[in-house]
Amino acid sequence: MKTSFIISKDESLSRFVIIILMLENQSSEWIAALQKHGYRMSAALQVVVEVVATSPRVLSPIQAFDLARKKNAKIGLVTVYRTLEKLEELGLIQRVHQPSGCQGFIAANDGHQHLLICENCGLVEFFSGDRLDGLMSDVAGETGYNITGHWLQLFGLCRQCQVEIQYSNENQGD
Amino acid sequence: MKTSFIISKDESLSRFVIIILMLENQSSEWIAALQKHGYRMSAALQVVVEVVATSPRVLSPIQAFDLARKKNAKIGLVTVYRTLEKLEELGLIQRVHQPSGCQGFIAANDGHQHLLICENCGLVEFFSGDRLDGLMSDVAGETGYNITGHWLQLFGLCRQCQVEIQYSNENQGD
DNA sequence: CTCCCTGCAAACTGTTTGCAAGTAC
DNA sequence: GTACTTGCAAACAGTTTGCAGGGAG
Repeated sequence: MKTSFIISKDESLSRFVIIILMLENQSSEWIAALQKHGYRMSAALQVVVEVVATSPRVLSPIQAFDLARKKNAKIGLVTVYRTLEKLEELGLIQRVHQPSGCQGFIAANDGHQHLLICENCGLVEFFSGDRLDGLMSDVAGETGYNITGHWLQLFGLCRQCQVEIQYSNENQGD
Repeated sequence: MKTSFIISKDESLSRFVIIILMLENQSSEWIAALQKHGYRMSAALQVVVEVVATSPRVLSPIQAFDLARKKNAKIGLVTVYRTLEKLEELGLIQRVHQPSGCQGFIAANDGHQHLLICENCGLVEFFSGDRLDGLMSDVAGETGYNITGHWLQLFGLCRQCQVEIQYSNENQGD
């Protein structure tokens, strides 16, 4: 991992290095967790884990497969499915439900967090502090339900997609 | 529709009659809406609409098919799919996403409403007043996203399923 | 050296499409 | 009578399973 030797005084570059290290770290943690649970380590598994662990965007199995193929041409789609299954079993990834479909996965964040998803590119931000307790107890009282969980997700456009869409509208006059 | 002639002074019975009328009414409204949009009326369509319009529970296509078959043995699964497509197009039903799968549909309620779903039987209650505006503008400010929509769903056990599950636990000592 | 993991092929499930016959308008 | 709708069968897409060979431990 040569990136860990890069030393820079340029602020933007050092921030970049920190991000790289963080993502590499997440991959190794996942690999360690898989080994701890008795799974053997292979090149295929490693590549898929790296792709999924470092993606800031929601990935469908087929998207993960395509990205993994760019790094290692011999990977099969079945291996991607089996790896996603293992990662989900260990709680390292979570399935993402969207109006456009429910095949996506994203690295799971610790604690009870909600998702903000870019409808255009799938970029995900996590947030917490939903302040729903009052609402939930009101609804429980009114309906008699025993409420055991909730889903909260926000949808929108990330900064970059706002710019890109505005630009393409200006240039195509649509 | 003979139920519309029932007159009762028993409070619980008259409440029951009102419910029946409301559900029948919803079916006719849907049929009227479909005709207004140029769709022809057939026995098959009518049965599927009735099943979906009157169900207080989330129905998957295959569940709707089974219920429709009980009323009319000649219905095909393809017709159920095509009818659901029409109803969704007109905004009369909405797709329901659950941890257990995303094939379900429920009659759509007017206005911006959220769902409370029984994880055991699929019974749905609607509620509104999510008080999320503050959270959404906070998150928008922190992330730079242009937030355009949100999903909020609560999961739990309805009154009846709580009783049933408690009963079965007591009797099976699990 | 053992047994798990991979990749291929095939099976499977849920959904959509093509088409001939039936039916609403 | 015209043209939309239906139900069957087949096609399709996404996912899972069976199995023989290769590789991790």
